[in-house]
Amino acid sequence: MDLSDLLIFKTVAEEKGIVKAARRLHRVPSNITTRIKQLEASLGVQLFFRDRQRIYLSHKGTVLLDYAERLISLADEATHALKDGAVRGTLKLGALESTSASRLPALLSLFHTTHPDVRVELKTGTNDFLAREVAERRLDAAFIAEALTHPTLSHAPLFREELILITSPLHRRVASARDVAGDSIIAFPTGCAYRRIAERWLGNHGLVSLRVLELSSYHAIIACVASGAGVAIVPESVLDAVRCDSVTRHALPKRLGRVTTPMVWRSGEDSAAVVALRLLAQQFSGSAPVPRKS
Amino acid sequence: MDLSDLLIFKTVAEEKGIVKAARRLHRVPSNITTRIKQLEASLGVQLFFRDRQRIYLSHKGTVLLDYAERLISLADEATHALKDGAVRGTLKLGALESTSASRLPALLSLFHTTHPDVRVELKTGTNDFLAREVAERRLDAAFIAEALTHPTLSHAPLFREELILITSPLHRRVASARDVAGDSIIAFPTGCAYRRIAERWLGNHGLVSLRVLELSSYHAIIACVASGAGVAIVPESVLDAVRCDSVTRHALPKRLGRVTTPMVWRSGEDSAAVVALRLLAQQFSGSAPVPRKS
DNA sequence: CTTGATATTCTCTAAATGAGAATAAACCCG
DNA sequence: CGGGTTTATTCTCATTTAGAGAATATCAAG
Repeated sequence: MDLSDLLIFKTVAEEKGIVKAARRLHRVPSNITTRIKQLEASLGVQLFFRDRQRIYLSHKGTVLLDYAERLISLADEATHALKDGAVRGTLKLGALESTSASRLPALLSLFHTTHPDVRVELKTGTNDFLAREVAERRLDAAFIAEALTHPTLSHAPLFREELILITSPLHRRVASARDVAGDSIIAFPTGCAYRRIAERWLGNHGLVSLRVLELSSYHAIIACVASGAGVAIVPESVLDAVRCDSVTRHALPKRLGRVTTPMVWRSGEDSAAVVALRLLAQQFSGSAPVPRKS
Repeated sequence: MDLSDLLIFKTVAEEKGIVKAARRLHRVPSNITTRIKQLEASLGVQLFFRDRQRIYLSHKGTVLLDYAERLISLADEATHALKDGAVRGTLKLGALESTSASRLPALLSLFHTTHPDVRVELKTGTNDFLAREVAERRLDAAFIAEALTHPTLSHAPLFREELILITSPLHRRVASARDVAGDSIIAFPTGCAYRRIAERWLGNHGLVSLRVLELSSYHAIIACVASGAGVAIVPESVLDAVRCDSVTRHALPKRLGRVTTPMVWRSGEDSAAVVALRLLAQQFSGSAPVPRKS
């Protein structure tokens, strides 16, 4: 059973005649006859009754006609879905816990209203995990903190984030890294870029042995910081989104504190959905719409 | 785009490789490569990315994969629907107004529970109209009153009906046709078999000029009879179904009053649905399950 | 460095498709 | 009644297409 067979069958059923169907299909009647007979033979079913140079659809024919119409229109829909430039399908995204909490809700909501035919699946994880997932095609794109130089990945800067140090309100004023020398660092498991920044800052000052408490949720981290269990480095946007006032904010040195977090995707496989998301995100964040190849 | 192309495409996408797909399809890899390339060319879309002897589904590929799965399973469903002997499709039935009111409700309800995949469409009309509709393939079968001898129609006796004459309760006792000589006949428009029986009965007694009032509903006929506007001949089963006691019943001569109403269908085109309906109807009515060719 | 696996290209044979002529039956119309 | 038209069908033939097999290039693994 073949789609072209079904189209021929459907036309014959509609035109109630081989010759008329042949005219409509720009074919020769003998061809139509042959293919109808082949279709009947392959299905083992009589589709038409022949009676005095006329043909009539059999009951099984009406059953097949119903399926034929559905199959043909579904096939048409498929070709159109591929040919028009519309954005469809499912888009597998990754994002940091922090981005998911702060920037993503508004962006994804906007994306969904502009491209309602795209189903978005979101996975959260650490910076390195997400980058690997994109490279190995389990994600289409991800919002991460640091674009590692990977040969197959492209990235574009998106969100300007202000990293700040948060401590318990009882903690002493933090003027330099030395003021948090004795504290535990509360951060995400390995692979978190902000944690690397924290380690770099403290490591620069020779404070090598860091005590790190690993948690997997920003809510938990902030709660622990508020309770005095340690200090953490978080984007200020997250703190604004979470709206938690039980911690004290301290500025970091400009060189470390000002970061621009990018979106990454596989270069060369510019799917319409990823491109649309990127453009929308750049417009949304007000950053320049010029991507940079790593 | 062809169903076999789509099956090949789907297999390649699932197996994530040309060679593995070729093994599963019992084909040779070169064939798979060629047909995938042809499919891409015909759609004008890149379905796979080739990267170092590996292939990866593109985003448009995932869109097509979704359609391919739906198309293939729908085609499978179609072949199975035709191959198994199950009764499906739509069955276009005809019935007299009287049969629709009396015998049909229970029969159609039983039929629907035993064959839930059949959609029944019912058209009512006079005896001759329904017979013509069946002969000209606008109906699949019909329950009528008299099986006219038509070359392409078969019929089987079904319901034993007792025809009775109904009059106003004020009408005098009816012993013979002469007792209704002056009355109007209330009947369906031309083509109604019961009307012909009435005319035969009265015509036999030389009462040629009949006044006939034509109505299209048994409710209307009974109401008119009750009001004394005339007399009518109806199957007793209808009177029982309508449950109207405001008319008086009079027996007809046995030769005219006892009729067996048949079901008719086109011979030679034994669709599963019609056969199933016939068997069920014969079992239901208690008549012999042996059809008679006209 | 060799072995194995992969996708691809090329060539060739076999199969299918579609066109055209011919046929037979039925129908229409004068 | 008879000729012309329409219908589905069959047969033949050329063209197109699909599938097998060998050969090749590239990459990964041992």
